[in-house]
Amino acid sequence: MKDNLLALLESAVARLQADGTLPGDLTPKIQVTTTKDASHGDFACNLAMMLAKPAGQPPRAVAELLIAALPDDPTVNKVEIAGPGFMNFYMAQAAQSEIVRTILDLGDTFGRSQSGAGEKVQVEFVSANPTGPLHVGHGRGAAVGDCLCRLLEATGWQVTREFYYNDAGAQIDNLALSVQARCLGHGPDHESWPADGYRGDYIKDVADDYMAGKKVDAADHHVIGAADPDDLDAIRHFAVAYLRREQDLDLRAFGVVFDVYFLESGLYQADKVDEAVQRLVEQDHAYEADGALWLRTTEFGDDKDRVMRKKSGGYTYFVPDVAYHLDKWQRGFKRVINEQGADHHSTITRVRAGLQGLDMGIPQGWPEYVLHQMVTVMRGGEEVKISKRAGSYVTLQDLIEEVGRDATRYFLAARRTDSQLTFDIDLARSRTNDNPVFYIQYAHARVCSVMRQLEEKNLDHDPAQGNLHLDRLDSEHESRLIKRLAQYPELVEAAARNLEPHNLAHYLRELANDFHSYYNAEQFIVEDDELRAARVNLILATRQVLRNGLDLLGVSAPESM
RNA sequence: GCGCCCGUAGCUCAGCUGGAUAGAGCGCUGCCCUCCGGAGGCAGAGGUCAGGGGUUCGAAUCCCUUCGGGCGCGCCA
Repeated sequence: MKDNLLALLESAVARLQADGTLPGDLTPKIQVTTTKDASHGDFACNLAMMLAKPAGQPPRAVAELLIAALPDDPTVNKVEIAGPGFMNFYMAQAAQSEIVRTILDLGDTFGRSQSGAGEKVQVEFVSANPTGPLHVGHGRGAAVGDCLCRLLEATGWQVTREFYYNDAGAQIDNLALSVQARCLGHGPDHESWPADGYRGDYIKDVADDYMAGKKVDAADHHVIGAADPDDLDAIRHFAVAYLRREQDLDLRAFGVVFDVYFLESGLYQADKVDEAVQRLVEQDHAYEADGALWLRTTEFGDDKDRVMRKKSGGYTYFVPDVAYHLDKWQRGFKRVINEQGADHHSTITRVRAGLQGLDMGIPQGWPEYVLHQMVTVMRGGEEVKISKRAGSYVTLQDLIEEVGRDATRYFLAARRTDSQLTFDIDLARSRTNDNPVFYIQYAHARVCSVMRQLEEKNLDHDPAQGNLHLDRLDSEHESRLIKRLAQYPELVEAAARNLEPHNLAHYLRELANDFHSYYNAEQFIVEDDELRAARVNLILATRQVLRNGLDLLGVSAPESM
């Protein structure tokens, strides 16, 4: 509907330009918005106000000219000029009927588009190091990242989900030492405990399995415990595999699956890090000072230069990151999105600077970043900080066990990523309309329940017959609901384009609200066969959109609750 | 001190990239089941959009500034 109006307005502008009423060199960005208030019609356009100045006429006069130049269209009932110069469009009943018909027709594909044109995009998210269980912050990353992927897929992109982790650095050495200490029966308070050792109880679980010679099957690791407390190398391999497996189990329970696991050690094995550094030196973006090798990141907007190779010889953390992103580029991803916690935002400048310094034609703003702010968890009005297992933070597993996958995913994805998130466990667990997840799922289950009622009453529903009588859907609740359904495709499009999954969550709440209102106001199973068929088609269309939207969030759509 | 993010109803948050009288949910007050699931619906009260400037037909939205809060500012990762 909206697209059609845009086309009509474009041709009106063209017509006025042709006869000289409007300057010919204008290419106005025409905006059509759905109205908040039914007294403003179905759609509103502010074009006349934008053209007032170049046209040299008051907005309302321009609006009159535009309306006169508008081609006839059967879906438009009337156009009014209102307020300072808005053009309000009232749509014909036929346009509304068409929406219901289209939704039922397209089913699962309603709301999907091809705007990504099958282009490749890689989304890297979670990327936790295998040194412990995933915590709430990773959970937010997983929920947001996966929802982004689903949105991109729904809009025609070919998505690769990637998980990057460090399996060889100082943190991993520390992990191995911690497990070793546990193998020897030492706890965190023992005098020989490593200085910055991982103190959580899970380290003991790793040690026990290692000593028992158990087998670990992770997505990209298969290891048997060597049971030798002196073999630090074997301990390291086992611990990494063990914790990767734990993370995979958490992610699977969360409904998130990755296509690629990328190991930092692979970069070193293939000399990718040295090659990248070499290239930066050759391109004259690096220099030696104080016994270290520096990258001139100030050339690319950083406030000071950064060390690449330390005096002691090793690379600083962002150097392999540059090599890693070069590898992504070389794999042919013209578009890469990194979803990360905002606490790492300072790396963005460095990684991009490194990539620019390579001078290999990588665009300045590449890769894109989506950063999420911190999560705090509340229970009983108090902040929850400790998990027994992990020691120092609330784990994703804790949340999934306590409130379930659906609520966890919804709550973690339902907020703008750039504001801090308070996860209220009591709210997420509640089964009333305080809780948007259950409210939305309940709307879906309610439609299913009506369908069951129809069957019990031996009233066969024929969608084709319903489609013939959609013009009977003329109540206020019905047109409101239909208008909401019509917004879904552009909402998905915008959420994907702006990388803002939370919009989807809010939309679904509003859709459910419209449905529940309708449910209370009108009876669907009525005597009148034609009216009944039409109304059932409308609630089936509603169910379809609820289902499609929940699927993009990775939340289930239960038939009964 | 510098950089990034945030500040909207008592609370938790939206606000479609500058539009009409700033919206939801919770909480509060009062209503609605001879009816498809009351796990629901309707109505009311509640606002200096943190404060102050600016940009223009028009600002919660863009710019400047002040004040609050979070996160970063290492030859740690």
